[in-house]
Amino acid sequence: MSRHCMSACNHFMKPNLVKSLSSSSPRFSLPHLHQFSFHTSSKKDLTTVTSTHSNFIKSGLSNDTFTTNNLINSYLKLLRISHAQKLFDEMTHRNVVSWSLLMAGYVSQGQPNMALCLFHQMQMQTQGTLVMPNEFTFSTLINACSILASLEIGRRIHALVEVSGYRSDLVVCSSLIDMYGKCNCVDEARMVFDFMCVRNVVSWTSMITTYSQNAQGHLALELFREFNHFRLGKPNHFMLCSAVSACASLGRLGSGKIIHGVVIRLGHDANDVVASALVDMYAKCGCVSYSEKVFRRIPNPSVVHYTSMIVGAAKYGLGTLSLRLFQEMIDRRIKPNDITFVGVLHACSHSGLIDKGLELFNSMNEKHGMMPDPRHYTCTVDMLGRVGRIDEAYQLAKSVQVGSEDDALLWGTLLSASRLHGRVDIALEASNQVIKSNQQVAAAYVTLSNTYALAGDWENAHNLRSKMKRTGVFKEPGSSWIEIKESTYLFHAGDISKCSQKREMLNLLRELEGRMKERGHVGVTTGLVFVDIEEEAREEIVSLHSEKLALAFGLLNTPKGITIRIMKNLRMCRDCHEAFKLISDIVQREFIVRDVNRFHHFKNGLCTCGDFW
DNA sequence: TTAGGGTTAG
Repeated sequence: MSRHCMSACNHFMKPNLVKSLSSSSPRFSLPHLHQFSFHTSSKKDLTTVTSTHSNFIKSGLSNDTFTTNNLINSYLKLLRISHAQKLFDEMTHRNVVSWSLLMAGYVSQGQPNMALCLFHQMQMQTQGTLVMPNEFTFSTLINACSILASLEIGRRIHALVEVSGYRSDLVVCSSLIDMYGKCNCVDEARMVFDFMCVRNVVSWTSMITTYSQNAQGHLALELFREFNHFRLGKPNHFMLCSAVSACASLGRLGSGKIIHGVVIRLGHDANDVVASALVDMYAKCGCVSYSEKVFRRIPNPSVVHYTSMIVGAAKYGLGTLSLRLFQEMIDRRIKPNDITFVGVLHACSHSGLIDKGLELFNSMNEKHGMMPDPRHYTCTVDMLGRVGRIDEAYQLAKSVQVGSEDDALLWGTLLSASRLHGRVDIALEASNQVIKSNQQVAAAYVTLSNTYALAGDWENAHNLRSKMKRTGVFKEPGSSWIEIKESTYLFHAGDISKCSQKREMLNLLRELEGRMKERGHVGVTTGLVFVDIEEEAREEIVSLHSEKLALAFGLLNTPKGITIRIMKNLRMCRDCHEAFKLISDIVQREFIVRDVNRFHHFKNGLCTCGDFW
C-alpha cells in the first residue's frame, strides 16, 4: 500500500470515526463519508483520490450518491473524465448533481457534444424517477451550445429554461447572452440582457463582449461607459479586456489609452489576457511602438502575446520585425500555433519576403508538425500573387481542397492578384471558382469586371455589369471614415453631401485634383470607376476621386500619427497613392494609412513598407 | 457536491 493510501486509511480509521462507524447504522455513518469525500475533493493527487475511491468500495458504502458525486468531481478536477464516467455508469442513484457534474466535465475538456448527449440520456432515463435539470444543468448545456455555436439547440434549451422557471437566474442568463453572442445573434442576446431583473459584472461583460465580438464595438464601448457612469460595479479584467478589444476593432486610440489607464489603476496590467488585448489594440490603432512597449513588459509572453505582436507588426508593414519576433519565440521554445503562421506568412506577403515566406510555409509540416490549413494556403497564394507569380499561385490554389467559405477566400485572393497583374485568364477562372462557392459573389463580379476594364476589354466589363443588374447581384458601395480627435467623419463612395466641412473640403479637393492633373495621373482614374463604384458616369468618377481625397483631407487637421481606416471595398489605386503622396508633400510629415489588412506608413511621400509602389 | 464572462487570423 502506498504512503498516500496509508495516509488516507489512517485518516479514515481515526478513533472518533471508528467509534461512530461501529456504533451507528450505515445511515448514520454518511455524514462522515461526506466529510471524507469533501476532504479528498480538494486534493489534486490522483493517488489520493484513487485510494479514497478504493476505501469507499471496501467500506461497502459506495452506493451513496453524495459521496460518489464528490469522487466524480475529484476525478474531473484531475482531468480523468474516463474515471468519472465509469463511476457515473456504476451509480445506482444518479441525481441532478451527478448529471450536471459530468456534463460540465465534458464541456471543460472540450467535448461539448458529449454534454448534450448526456442531457439527452438524462431526459430518457428510465432508472427511478426522472431527474429534472436545474440552473447548473442549464448553464452547462448553454455553455456547450456556445462552444459549438449551435443556435438551434441553444434556442431549444432557452425554451426549456423559460418553462422550467430559471429565466431569472443570473448565471443562466449570462450564459444565454454569451451563447447568443457566439452564435452572432446580438439582438437575442440583448433581449435576454434587457429582461434580466438583476445584473452583475459578468452579465454586463457578456453583453459588452457580444457587441465587441460581433463588429459592434461602438455599442460595446457605449455599454462599458454606461456601466461605469452609473457606478454599477468595478470593471474587472474580463470586462476591461472586452473594452480594449472593442477599441482595437474601431481603431480608437484615444479610448484605448483611457481604458489602458483604468487597467493600470485597477491593477489588471499584469493579467496576461489583458496585456495581449492591449498589444493588439495599440497595433490596430497604428501604434506598434506602444504595442512593443506593452509586449516587452510581459514577463513570460505566451504564444498569443507573440502572435498579437507578430500580426501587429505585419499589418504595419514591418515584416522583418515580425520575422525577428517569430525567431525569438522559437528560440524561447514557445510553440507557434496556426494563427502565428497566418501572421508570419502575412508579414512575408506584405513585405515582399517571398523566399522566406515559402520557407516558412514548407517548414510548418517539416519542422513544426503542423499541417497548413486553407488560411495558410491563402496567405501563400497572396504572397505569390502580389509579386506577379500568378501561375505558381494558381497551381497552389488548384492543389488545395477546401470548403466553400475558404474557397471564396482562396480564389478571391487569386482573383485580386490576377486583376493587379492584368491576368484576365486566371481572373476568369478564379472568379468562376468564387461564384461556384456562393460566397462573395458580388465582389467577384466587380473584380472580374475591373480586370476586363483594366485590360481595355470594355465590352466584357459592361456585359458583366449588365448581368449583375439583371440578376440582382448588388455590391455594397464602400465607405471610409476618419477619426479626428473625438469626431468620426464617414464618407460614402461618391457622396460627401453630408460632410459638415463640405465647402472647405471641395475647395481643397479642387486644388489637389488640379495638382494631380499637372502630374498627369487623372487618366488612370477610369480603372478606379470599376473598382469602387457601381455607376460609370463621369460625374461620379470625379466625386469618387474627391471622396478619396476627402479622406486625405483629414490629415491636414490631424496630429502626427493619425490613422485613416479604409474599408474592405475601397481599394487603393495609384491615383489615391499619389493623392496621399501630394498631401504628404504639403503637410511635410509622416502619416499612416490603414486599410482593411494592414498599415501603410508614409514618410516624405513614400510608403515605407513598399506596398503601394 | 455541480454552472456564467476576456486576448492573437487572410
